[in-house]
Amino acid sequence: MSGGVDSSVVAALCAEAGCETIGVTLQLYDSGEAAPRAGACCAGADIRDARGVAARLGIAHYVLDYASAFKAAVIDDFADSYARGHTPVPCVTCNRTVKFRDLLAVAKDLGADALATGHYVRRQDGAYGPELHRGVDPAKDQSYFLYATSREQLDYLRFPLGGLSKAAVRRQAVRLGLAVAAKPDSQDICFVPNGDYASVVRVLRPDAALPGEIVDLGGQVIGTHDGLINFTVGQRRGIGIGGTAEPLYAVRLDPEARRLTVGPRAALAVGAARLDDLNWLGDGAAAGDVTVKVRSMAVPVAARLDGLRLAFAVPEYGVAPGQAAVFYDGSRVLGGATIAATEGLA
RNA sequence: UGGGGCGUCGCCAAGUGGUAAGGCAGCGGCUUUUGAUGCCGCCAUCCGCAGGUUCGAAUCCUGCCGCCCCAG
Repeated sequence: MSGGVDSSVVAALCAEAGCETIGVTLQLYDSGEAAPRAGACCAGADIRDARGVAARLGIAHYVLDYASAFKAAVIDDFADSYARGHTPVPCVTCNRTVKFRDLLAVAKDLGADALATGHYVRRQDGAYGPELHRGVDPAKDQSYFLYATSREQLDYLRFPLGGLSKAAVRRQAVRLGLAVAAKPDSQDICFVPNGDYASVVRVLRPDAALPGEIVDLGGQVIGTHDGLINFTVGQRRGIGIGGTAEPLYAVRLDPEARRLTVGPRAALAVGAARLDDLNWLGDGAAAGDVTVKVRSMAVPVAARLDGLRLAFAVPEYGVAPGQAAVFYDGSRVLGGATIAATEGLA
């Protein structure tokens, strides 16, 4: 229970259904003196909110200190990824480690039959075991962040909100009399209280925040940047170089040389991606035609998976190493992987 | 210090008498459990400076300043 609307509704629905419900809240970082802000979670005031909801429901509630585990599993990885010139997806890391490994273990220790979360995804029983599907509310679907869930984990998980829209969840919250019914949606990276993620990376990996040169596709120096951590492949804003007919986009990040290569949108075209840490949830072998999302909000596009190589049917733009490539067959999640590198057009 | 050209928002650049296009950059916002993309909005009372002509000029005239090119 994060203290937000979604997990609160999940707890309430479980209790209402007559299940013996135990609320668990993970304190993921120490809010310290940081001012509370809308859209945050997992610390301070949100923990109080979670406690309040549990009390209202009359269910048991545990707050577990996972700050050091979260730091080791998520925040350090986040900073390291940036230091390598990649663009991490911390929510994927968090789900795969702290939530679906550690929290899930806690649930089993408590003797629970299942772990229910407020994620907007669906778990369906298929011919070969549980399948992971997108949430029905396309605006809230969180399958992109959960592709790394294993079949074993899926077997134990329940996602009561996957079939609901956000609006419906809020109506449930009102019906159930939850004080958090009108809390704003969380967004941004939860462990970056003021929205300035670069400051977090800067502390952990100072080298990534060092200034460097900006070069064009021909290698000519055309400007300077204030740290590679401020950029991701495909990014347009923030480069600060004007006077060109076409906008410039970040094309490549080279952490060793602290160099940022920029070019017109056409230079972003990528024919294929090389993958790492592939998780497959499909029925057969991890290969074949899929649709794939290369960015959380991206539209799924056609591609062919062949081992750890993903070839796009049509050139894809703004593919950033470190982001996830998530494979779909309709609403079903077939799996996903981390983008390790990209291949330009031949 | 002869000749020619130019000087319009941070950058590029329209506009040659009728009261400052557009692009890039920037800023703000929408969207978003990753600060990508995208989309929307804002962004020169003023056109190197000073005078003059005119009902009216960035656009015409004069002078000055600055830069560029060709000749020295």
